[in-house]
Amino acid sequence: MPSARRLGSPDAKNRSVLLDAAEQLMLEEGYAAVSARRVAARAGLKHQLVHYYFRTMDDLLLDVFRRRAEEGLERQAKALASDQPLRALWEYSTDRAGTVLTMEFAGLANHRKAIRAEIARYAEKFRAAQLEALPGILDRYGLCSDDCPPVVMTVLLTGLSRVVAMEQTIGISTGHTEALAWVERHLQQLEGDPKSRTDDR
Amino acid sequence: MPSARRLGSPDAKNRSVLLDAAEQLMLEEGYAAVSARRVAARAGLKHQLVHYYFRTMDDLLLDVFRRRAEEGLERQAKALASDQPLRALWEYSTDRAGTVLTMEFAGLANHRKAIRAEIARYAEKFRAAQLEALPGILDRYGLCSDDCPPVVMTVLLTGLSRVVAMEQTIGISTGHTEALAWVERHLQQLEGDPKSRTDDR
DNA sequence: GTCTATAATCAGATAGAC
DNA sequence: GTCTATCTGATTATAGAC
Repeated sequence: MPSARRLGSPDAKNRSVLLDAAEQLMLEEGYAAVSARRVAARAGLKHQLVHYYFRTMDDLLLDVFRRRAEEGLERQAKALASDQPLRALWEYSTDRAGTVLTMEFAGLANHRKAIRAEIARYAEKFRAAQLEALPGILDRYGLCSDDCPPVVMTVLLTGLSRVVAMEQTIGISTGHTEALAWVERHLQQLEGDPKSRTDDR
Repeated sequence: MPSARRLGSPDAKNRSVLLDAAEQLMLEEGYAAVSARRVAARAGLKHQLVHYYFRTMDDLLLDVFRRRAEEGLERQAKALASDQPLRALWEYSTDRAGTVLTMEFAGLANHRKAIRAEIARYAEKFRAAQLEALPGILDRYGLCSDDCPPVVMTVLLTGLSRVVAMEQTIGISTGHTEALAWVERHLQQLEGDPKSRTDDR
């Protein structure tokens, strides 16, 4: 077992520079473009440093994912705890960059087992957090919702935000404005007009 | 311009054998696994034949996509013309292999312009066909649907089927049975129990 | 921490014989 | 149509000098 090899410390500056470069590359050109050489080039570093900080490329990809996911969990929690929770959750869910990255990782998961498990783990975390908060919120709005329980709503709106984000990046547009307006109508009805700009990123 | 090179005829047997192999590979291991060598190996042929029948790998990928898309358009048209059109459309939309391939191509489209345009073109075709048929169908069922117009329904259900298919392949399951049951409840209410097995593929 | 150098694979694509 | 052979370039990863 060759794990005696050296590894850079987790809080080194260049480490996060490489993570940034990998994430950006993934966003713009897809996971297939994330090679050690291209990541390093974008970060202005030598490609060997990638292997110094991350033993394998899978390790790098996993760290990019985890960093995003942890930040996302916090953002989602803050949204759910805000005074317009549904609107805030929707705004978070429709974040373009976040959704595109999620889809890219989902594609990656199709053929890399190590990554698949981690993605599934976090995805369930996201959904569980939503399901813990939603019933209380909907109750407060007087939605007993026998027809469409919270868990269905969650899956439905996840799908909607994903498909719109995905289609936007490809160049498909039919029905998007109508679908977004439909959501907005319901948000408006439940929580009124948007009160604050929650773009604190 | 070196386009003087030879190319195999479009209806040769080995050509479709290669298309089959590429599609299968894409389904099982993702588009990144579709290399000339791996496709050929799976087809029991030499990798040079890939370049004989398809000048470039993009050409191969595009042909895989077009073949699937054309078949899909026919299947969707047949579904929309059946006596339980909504149920048939839903069954078609939730076809696991079809959805996974669609997502794989969508990922591919993120970083290959030539493929992106073709995918967008076909996606709009699919949606347009749905939008031509849906209003009549919903009218017949007495759904004036001021709240949720057909185009919104289309986008919403596309998103739902995609997210469920994607999450199933990764191993996420929370909310799936509930969401599918929710759709089934509405289908049941509008079109009653499933009449025929429409699995003629 | 960062470098040079290198090993071992795999990729796409073409030329030309048969 | 299918083959052998080959060119060219990219990839991951490691060893070891500085």
